[in-house]
Amino acid sequence: MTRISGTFVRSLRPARSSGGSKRMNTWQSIRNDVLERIRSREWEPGELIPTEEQLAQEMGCARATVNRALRELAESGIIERRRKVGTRVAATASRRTTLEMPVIRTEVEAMGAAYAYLLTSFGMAEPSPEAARALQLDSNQPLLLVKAQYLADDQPHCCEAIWLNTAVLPQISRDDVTETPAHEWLASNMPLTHGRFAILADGATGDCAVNLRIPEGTPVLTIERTNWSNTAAVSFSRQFYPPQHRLVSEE
Amino acid sequence: MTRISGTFVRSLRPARSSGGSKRMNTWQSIRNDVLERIRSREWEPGELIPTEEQLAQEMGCARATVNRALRELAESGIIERRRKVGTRVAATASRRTTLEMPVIRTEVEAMGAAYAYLLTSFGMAEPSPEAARALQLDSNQPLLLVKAQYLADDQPHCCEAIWLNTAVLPQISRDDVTETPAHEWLASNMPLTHGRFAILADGATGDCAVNLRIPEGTPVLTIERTNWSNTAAVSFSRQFYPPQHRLVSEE
DNA sequence: AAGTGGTCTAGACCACTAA
DNA sequence: TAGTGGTCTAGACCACTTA
Repeated sequence: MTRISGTFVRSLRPARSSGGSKRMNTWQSIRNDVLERIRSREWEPGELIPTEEQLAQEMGCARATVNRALRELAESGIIERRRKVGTRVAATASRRTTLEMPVIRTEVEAMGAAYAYLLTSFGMAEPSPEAARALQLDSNQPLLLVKAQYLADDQPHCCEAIWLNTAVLPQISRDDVTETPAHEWLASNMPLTHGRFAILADGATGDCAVNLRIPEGTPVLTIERTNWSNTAAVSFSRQFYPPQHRLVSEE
Repeated sequence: MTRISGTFVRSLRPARSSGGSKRMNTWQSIRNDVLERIRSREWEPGELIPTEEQLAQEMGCARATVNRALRELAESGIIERRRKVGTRVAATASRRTTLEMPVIRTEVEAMGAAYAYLLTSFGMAEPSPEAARALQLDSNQPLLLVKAQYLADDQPHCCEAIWLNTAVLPQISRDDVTETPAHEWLASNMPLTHGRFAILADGATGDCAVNLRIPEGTPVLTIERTNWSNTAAVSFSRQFYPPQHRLVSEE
């Protein structure tokens, strides 16, 4: 490295206008290069690929840039990385995708419809077996059960049931969930550290069928959500959407 | 900065064993710090937070570290970033979660069940309206329609229909999809650049009900997938899962 | 003990965009 | 045109894991 009057002259980024054949080394280009080598089976599933150091040298860029590219691929589940061992092409073509879980108010308003939230039930109740299992609590310890529905232009858009573990929560009153969903109250009153989603198809039953104004047994898209605050189970909820509702992800 | 015998002595990482009160500045700790300030409403939804430069100075770390922390938060949808403008707390509490979309073989074998793939139909057909719309093609241009089902211990686990745009695909024969799913053939024969998932609940109909051995109208979890290779529409598929099947994501 | 990925730093330039 | 995020670099140290 050459030093001039107290500062560095580092190897400059390749000039774009110099008409040369130097190629850009963005992390995206490196990611694409790696992806193409995987697709073409130059590197096969389960196989170790070169180390970051080797790739950086080969591609003429910094190791950090290779790291950035490979990190993205690892987050997509395309490669698997372990210290000391190296980086492998994932053995199975499993893929991850990111799903938008919107707040229902936003979702409804994005449709250009009038949003309304309606509390339909509030009180202590023994948890359902699913709720107890999800929260890892005894099924005879009563929890706060809040039921509500969401309307879009007065048509049922979604209904939900949420069990709240009052043992670990600040005082919550009916007023707190009369105007705004329990999830919003939770988000600003508990530091939620992690959670779990499950998505399934189920037939509408009981309150769900009534609130959504659909016959019993109609397919409903069901989203279960469990929230934790460190080691404390905080809440378990089920939201039900009538047919035609889609969860969408681009990638 | 002090220079000694041709090299730098930079400000060293805080020593852990020096008994001092210096705290570590990992990107995770900065992310958590920012998260806590958002949760506590120190920074409210819609509000601009300090610039990377300011945060780096305040927290005593490099801007790149702040950038890494904020990038993660932006990817989760918690904050929104725009050049020249700055970083805002997301106005809506919308959340993103990453979903595992496993290859079915892996999924079945993880259950400890015997996996089997069965081709049930192969031939040119006019696309359904949904398929034509998803692929942005004329509905009178015939596409290759491949139907298949997956078994776990000889019980139906999932069935699928996939439309392939032969106009942009290499030659594909029945043999290519007799033993292995069309998706696997696609993955190694086309450079897929982007795609789209939709998840919904629907009632089983026709072939789907027959193949899954369930009554018509039974709720089935439906996963639609559209694949693109640059600007070319490549495939549209629908996979159907019987009730009780769950898509799960941890976060 | 040694190899590999994970991360931090200081500095630089670039890209986008509101004013 | 100026301000902010996006990225690249060279170097360093750390963390985890296998040998």
